[in-house]
Amino acid sequence: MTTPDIERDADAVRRYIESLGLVLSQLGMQRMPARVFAALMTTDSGKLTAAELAEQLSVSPAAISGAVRYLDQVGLLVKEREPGERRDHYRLYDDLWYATFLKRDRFMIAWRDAAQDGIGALGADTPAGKRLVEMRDFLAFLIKEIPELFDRWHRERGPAAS
Amino acid sequence: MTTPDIERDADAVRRYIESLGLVLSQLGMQRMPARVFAALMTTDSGKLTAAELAEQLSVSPAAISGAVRYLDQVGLLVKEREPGERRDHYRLYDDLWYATFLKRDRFMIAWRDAAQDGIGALGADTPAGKRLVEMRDFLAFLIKEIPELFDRWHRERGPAAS
DNA sequence: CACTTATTTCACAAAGTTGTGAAGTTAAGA
DNA sequence: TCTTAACTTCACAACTTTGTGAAATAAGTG
Repeated sequence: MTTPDIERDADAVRRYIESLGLVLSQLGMQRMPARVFAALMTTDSGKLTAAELAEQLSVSPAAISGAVRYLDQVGLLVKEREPGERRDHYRLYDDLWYATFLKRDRFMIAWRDAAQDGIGALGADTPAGKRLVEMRDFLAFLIKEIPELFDRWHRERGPAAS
Repeated sequence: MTTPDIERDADAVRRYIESLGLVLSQLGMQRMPARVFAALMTTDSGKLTAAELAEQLSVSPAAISGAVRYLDQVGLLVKEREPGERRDHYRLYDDLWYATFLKRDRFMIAWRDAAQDGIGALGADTPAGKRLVEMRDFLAFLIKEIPELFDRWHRERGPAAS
């Protein structure tokens, strides 16, 4: 068992997990990963086992297996096992937000490359081609700016944080 | 009929529309809106009628109707009709990227508010609460920075653009 | 005002997702 | 090596989403 959470209204927390999960799934994250993420966010220790997640979310272990695999791939979560333990603990990345951005980055690169392909197919001198050039340039701009944005966040947040 | 596109390899263009549509749907846009968006992007005039879209994408007018309603709500497209015309023309917004960002903004505000709710439910002084405070602050930071990022884009892109 | 053409809405069918139970696999402990 | 507990995989069922055809609505024209 993990360290218990500080005393709290269990029912209110459960409702909150669902509402956060809902918002995240509206943002494009799949439902189950969103709920797992929400459950981990609201746990004091920041880590839970598959069994704990399954119980808290009232789903089968199979569903947890799929969700954590996704969150792991996307880089939002790590799988940990203490030596001599049989169960994995799933933990949110400490520097959560960096991971989120790395993921966005991958998508944007795919999008920019798709724009580039279109310029090849249509010719940069046609009206449609020019529109694609603008799309590509904007995406390239974002890909360049996002790391700087992240630096600014770390600076602005200052020494107060971990 | 709309002004015809500059001579091009029709088949290559059609394949490209599908590939761009695929990338966008992987980015979270629904399939049909993604394909309509791609078709408009690759058209010289930047506008098409519902019938033209239906033909080019090989789908029924009903599907177009749903897709353009979505794109309109999201602010990616305008519906236009010339005086004395019977058919609508759907046109991409000139300042496409601004629209995209406005939409993201809405989602981020929802996310930040969800974080705020969680702080209320868990208490800002618990470990879980602190994690939510960080999430809220980061989102607030983004919501503040994004308009500035957009200004920077317009400046950097300079006088070369429309 | 009637006719014609374009668009939207609706109920339904097809397709795709998502979660389940059960079987299979891996690894710890004796 | 054998036993047992945890995790993963797979086929399937429930559910959602998405696009279709047909009917209804709206708009232009004679």
